[in-house]
Amino acid sequence: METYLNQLNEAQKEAVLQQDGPMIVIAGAGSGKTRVLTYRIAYLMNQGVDPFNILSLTFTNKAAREMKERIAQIVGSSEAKNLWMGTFHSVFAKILRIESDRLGYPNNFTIYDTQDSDRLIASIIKEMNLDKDVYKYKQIRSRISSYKNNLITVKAYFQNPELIEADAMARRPLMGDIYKTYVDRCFKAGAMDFDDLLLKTNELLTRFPEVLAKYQNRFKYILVDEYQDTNHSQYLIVRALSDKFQNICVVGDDAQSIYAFRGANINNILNFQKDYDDVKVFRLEQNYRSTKNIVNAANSIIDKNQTKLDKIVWTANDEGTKIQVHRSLTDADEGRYVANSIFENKMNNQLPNSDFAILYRTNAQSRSIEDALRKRDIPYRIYGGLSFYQRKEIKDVLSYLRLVINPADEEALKRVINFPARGIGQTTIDKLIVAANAEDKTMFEVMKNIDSMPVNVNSGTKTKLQNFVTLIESYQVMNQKADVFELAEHVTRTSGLIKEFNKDGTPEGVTRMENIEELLNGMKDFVEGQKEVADATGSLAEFLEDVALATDLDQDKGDSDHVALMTIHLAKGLEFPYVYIVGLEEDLFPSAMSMNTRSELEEERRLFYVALTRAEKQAYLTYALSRYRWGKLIDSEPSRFIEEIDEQYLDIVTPIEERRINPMLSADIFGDVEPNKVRFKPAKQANFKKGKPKKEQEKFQVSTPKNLKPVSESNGKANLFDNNLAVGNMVKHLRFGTGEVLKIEGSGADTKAEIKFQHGGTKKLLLRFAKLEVLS
DNA sequence: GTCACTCCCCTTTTT
DNA sequence: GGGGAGTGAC
Repeated sequence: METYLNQLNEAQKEAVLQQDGPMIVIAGAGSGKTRVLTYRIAYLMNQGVDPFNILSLTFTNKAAREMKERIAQIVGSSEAKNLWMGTFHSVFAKILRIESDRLGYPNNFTIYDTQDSDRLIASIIKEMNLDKDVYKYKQIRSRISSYKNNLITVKAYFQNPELIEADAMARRPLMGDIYKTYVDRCFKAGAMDFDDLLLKTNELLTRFPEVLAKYQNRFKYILVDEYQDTNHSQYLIVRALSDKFQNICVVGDDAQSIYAFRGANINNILNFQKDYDDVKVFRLEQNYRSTKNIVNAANSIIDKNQTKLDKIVWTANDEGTKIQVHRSLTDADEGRYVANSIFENKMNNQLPNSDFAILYRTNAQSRSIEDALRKRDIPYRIYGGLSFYQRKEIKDVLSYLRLVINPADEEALKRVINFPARGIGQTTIDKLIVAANAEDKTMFEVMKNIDSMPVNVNSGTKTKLQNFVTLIESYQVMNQKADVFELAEHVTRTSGLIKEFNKDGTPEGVTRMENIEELLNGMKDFVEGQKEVADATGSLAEFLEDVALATDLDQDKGDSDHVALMTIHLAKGLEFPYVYIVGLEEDLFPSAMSMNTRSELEEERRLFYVALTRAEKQAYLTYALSRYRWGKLIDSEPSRFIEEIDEQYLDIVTPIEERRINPMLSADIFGDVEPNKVRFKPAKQANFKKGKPKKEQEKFQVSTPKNLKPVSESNGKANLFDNNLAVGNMVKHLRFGTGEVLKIEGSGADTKAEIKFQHGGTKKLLLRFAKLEVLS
């Protein structure tokens, strides 16, 4: 232990050695907070604290696993085994299974993922005959989610006139009824959604003092990582559990709070010192990860935020190279630049692919990057996006297995009752739902007792329903003695899934089969691996829970050398020698949907801070002047975040070859500049959008050619789509030159024009973004 | 009841 | 440009 302590700096050591009482560790990016957490837990155990009494909540299961391994190296694996470590969701799912009967849930409850919730809500909206354009299921789901995260139960909702009023004002007066139906249906299906795992834990701890006491006594020491990203529901759980011993250690960085959109409350960390008495505060301010250039550049950005704790991040590392800023014409060019740059870096410095990460704001941006990497033969892996377990064929297999564990699971049932097709159509399913609601039974129970149920179906359909029931029941029997792998293998064969995916021989079918094979392999690993875990049973129920709460990052076995592609959100906590942050454009990053308030914009800025501080050696910022979005080409402007970085840390580059391949890019567009380097003039003032139209505050706007009047208007609202652009008009575009309008479609902000350019081919442009001048 | 075609929405981020 | 839901013909 001594040797380990000697590896720490003073601030880190103090945080590790502070054993009892409430404490907060404010840890700057790259300041070794994982190391502090790890050693702190090892130190506690070394001081005689039973690992059974330590609860450590992390942000991903992968982080928990890695930390556990490191602790095991210090104190031995038999000890580390007994630690309670994991995400909020996975730890409390386990506790809820133990205590489920108190809440009226079966212990084999299903965990609904977002898609399950969406489908159920859409189904409810349809059953209620509501207008789906007013009641959009995604909006309803996120509304329900925020109720739950703020502990507003259905009952609390109906007692809160303000909420009811707010929903009525939003033209959704039946919001409360949908909420109630949704909750009832989940309960009947023996299902909890992600938010329920926290909400029900709160309910459990509030309603049953003896349960609270049990877990308070159990978790004598509680550690919470990434505390800045906890929501209200999580906050209350931590408060309740730590109330008796007050041995609570939270670690976080307010500058890296990026999950407000899903209910995270930055005030949890900002107010921690008010929540407990005698809070010890530790600040980890020395960054061990990045160069001086990167640390200072990141500091210069986060300085622009008003809401923050006092903290000065510094580093003793080398100066390093400046951050490269690169402009491209299109998203495809951007991809090529990134791929070329990675290729060159690899060649010049003999680096593995895993030294590189490409980070973006939205998942949709990965495509153009992928294309370029593929052409360059650079191996890559995309994290996030549609995760493995969300793929159709995987969810199909899992749905059969979910039914084995919990036949009440309505969403799983609806998914596979007629897939592969067995002649049970929508009409029949609708009848079953009606009967199930009327008789207060589950759909499965209705099917099972179809003869005594008020369901008007013909005898042929009846037989089909009974056959399906028998099929699932035969799987349940098999589950008594077979392991997860054996059962799943049997299910894929006998359900007809394999036949279904094999029948057409299309490439998609082949991919699906491969995915199913991969799933089966994963199950085999699971069966083998479970023997090493302390509280594991290796059961199907446990497998399904792991799967439901797994993140894409958890999937990574680290067995191949590849460039990592992921959203910035997913990159939190990770580090890479070389980091490319792409798509730094207004409306994309910061996102157009997050620029309405200061706090939204500050969160985007923190997101940018997180992105930049992932880099150890070198960071690259790229943006494109136009990009395909929604299948349409739109013009874009450089992100304000580029200019917010202190200029001394930047190296703004425009490669000469870009201008060669593109005759449209003549000098008069970019102004008179040196052939190889263009220095932008940073705008004088920071610009918040104070209701001003976008076009008025162009910052990096390239110098406008004298003969081309930009479309920006001064009357405060005009954009081109307000003008009378007609088919047949000749127009001039800043880069594509002169062209003829062939077609106009859409309306308002969505108006698009199809234009045949004399040199650039035919393009569809969103008028909202395109800078067009009408010539005739 | 099934299949093929059309239309619409989508893109902010995730446990 | 793509996926999912809805619609209409068989």
